[in-house]
Amino acid sequence: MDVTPILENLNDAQREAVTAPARPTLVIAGAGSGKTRVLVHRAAWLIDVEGASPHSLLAVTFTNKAAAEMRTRIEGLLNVPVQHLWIGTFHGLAHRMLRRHWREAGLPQNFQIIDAEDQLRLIKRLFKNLEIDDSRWAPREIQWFINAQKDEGLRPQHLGDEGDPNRRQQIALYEAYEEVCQRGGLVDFAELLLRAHELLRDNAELLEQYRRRFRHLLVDEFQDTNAIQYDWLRLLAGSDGVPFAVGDDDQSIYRWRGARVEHIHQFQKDFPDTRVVKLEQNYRSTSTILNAANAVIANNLSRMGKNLWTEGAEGEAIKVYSAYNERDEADFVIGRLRDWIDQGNLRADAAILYRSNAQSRVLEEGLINARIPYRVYGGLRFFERMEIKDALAYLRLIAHRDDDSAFERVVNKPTRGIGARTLDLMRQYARANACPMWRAAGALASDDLRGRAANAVAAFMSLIERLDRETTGLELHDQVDHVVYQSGLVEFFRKEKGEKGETRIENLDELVSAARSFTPDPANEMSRLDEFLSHAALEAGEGQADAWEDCAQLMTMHSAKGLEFPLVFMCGMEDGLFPHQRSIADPNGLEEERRLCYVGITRAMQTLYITHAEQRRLHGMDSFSQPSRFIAEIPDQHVEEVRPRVQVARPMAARASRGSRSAGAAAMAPGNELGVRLGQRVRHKKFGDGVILNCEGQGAHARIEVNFESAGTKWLVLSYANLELM
DNA sequence: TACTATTTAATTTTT
DNA sequence: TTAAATAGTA
Repeated sequence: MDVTPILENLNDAQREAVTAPARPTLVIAGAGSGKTRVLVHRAAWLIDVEGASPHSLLAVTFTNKAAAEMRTRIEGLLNVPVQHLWIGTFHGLAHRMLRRHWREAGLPQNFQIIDAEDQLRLIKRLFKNLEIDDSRWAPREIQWFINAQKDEGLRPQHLGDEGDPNRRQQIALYEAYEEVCQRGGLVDFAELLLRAHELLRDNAELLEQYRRRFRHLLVDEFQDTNAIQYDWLRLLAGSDGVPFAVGDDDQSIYRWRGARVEHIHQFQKDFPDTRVVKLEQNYRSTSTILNAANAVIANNLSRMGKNLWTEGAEGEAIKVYSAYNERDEADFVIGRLRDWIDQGNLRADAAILYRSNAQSRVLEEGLINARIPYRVYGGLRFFERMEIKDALAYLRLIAHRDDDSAFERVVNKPTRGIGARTLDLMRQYARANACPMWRAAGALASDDLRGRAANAVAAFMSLIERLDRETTGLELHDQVDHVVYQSGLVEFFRKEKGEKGETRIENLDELVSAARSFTPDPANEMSRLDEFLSHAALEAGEGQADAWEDCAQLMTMHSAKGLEFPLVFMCGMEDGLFPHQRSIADPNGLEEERRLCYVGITRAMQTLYITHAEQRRLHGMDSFSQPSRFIAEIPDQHVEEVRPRVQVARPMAARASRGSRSAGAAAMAPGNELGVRLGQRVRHKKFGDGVILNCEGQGAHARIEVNFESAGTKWLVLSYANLELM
């Protein structure tokens, strides 16, 4: 066996990981150290060299994109067909198991997957049914609560109210929610994982069967696993399975979503003879960028410890720009982006990163003015669009009459005279008889309702029945086409004014095309329609279809994870924004923000700009802020302060505002002839005596932070404060 | 039922 | 500021 293609171009650490003996292995892979590479080559090694059957492999990722990439790359490396390899997302694989063993899992054969929006609607409906005061109980909070419990593997019966009436209510709602889902055959994302876990846990035979089959478990982004995902893996591994997990504790940025880095440590406890391999050589960034990232992340206490290095060049210094406000910041970024483009570089090689989505606005305005094409990541994806979800709801109802979620969505869309009153009656009936809405509608239409309402309900029901009849036996895309047009949806959106309706109809046609090009899995027993619906729920699709123009890339630092760009701008680097105000007080939260910063820095390959604004319009109010503490954590030698091109240099201003480093030193207050110094004692008419802690800004905008003996710490605008020097 | 006024809150997101 | 959600009105 010639192992060259599998091992060539791997460094020592990578090779060690790829060829590791068949026992539990944990690969700590720094940013840009080739982790996907290791995973893919490991799979190839196992199959080609160790002689493992492709059948015995299970590779799991978090995103569809990562799964697709892994599949393609493994296929590229191997000569064996890998079509039936179990490569997929946690949710995708869990779903696969549940479809196979729906009976054991206690689900109806044609259970439907609901996404986060469906889930929220369902909870809101629940609130109405149970007459919950939603001024005291936000549906979102309950949704959060339910998902958090499921992520931890907890069912309502596992939860105690601890004498807290609030909690009791939450648990009661969780329970009611579960009932509704079970009745309608609905499964949310967290439920997919939880059910799949329980399926294995409670079926010894099944578990044994899967354990025997999947000897090798390859796990990507291991630091992002939540409790239930980890437990599922552990179950599957048993005592003989060989888990091979790749992750980076420094890039764990989803704790708020249930991810637990601690699993990296837990792994070593659960699998005592684990071999740990660290990948520390980075192939992406200049040493300047890498050293900066290392220095920042070194401030975190809870780490496994890892130091990235590169053989690459030192590269240019990281440019830090202190903008006057967010407009100035955008202008600066766009100016430098313009230069980049004018030098013949690809726009798509430049990324503008920010902490929160709202920040994209100013940047977008600037880009539009400068006529630079751009693409914003995040936002609505194809299968999440209203019209698409409407169409899917019709299809769902056709496939599964009990699906209340779908029923409620389309029962009066297009409007057919089924108003809130009628709907309320139906809900009441459904609740009283613990039956699906569909049955309630049938019962009411024939008995209690009269006149218009009864007719309307009957018409809706016969429409669904008719669509079902007319589309049985049709090809999937004809089925979709028929439903889209005959349901009245197209007609309905045609009436919508403006271009909106037009776009929606185009999207509906796009849905038909998607159905046409949908390739079902031949081994799948589901109906084509059910399979398509599951696919739509699990893969929401791309944001923009026409993503191929050369565009500057705008995204949050979260969504930048896993990507790399020659030129990166990190914007809005201010305390309060990044680290975000909501995380700043909590040490764990702050460490996660720092990891996010680490992720951001390590996206850059050659050039990194960091910008912050002294003044920023936030929630309609102008607020002042200090540069992010993370900026000060970058060693001086890697940083170059950038000054505005036209403006006269301002002495010491930026330095003074660079955080802790300069805090002790005496510094000139910017633009102030009085020569205010840090540490200087001052007197204020109202606040009394105090000491200057910090200063920033210039001219009329110069501000200082004063710690008053009696009034506490305050930021004051120098030109208004009328301070008396002591 | 549809449009308009008012209120409220304001990270990060994949499945 | 602004977006979304709700309440109120025609």
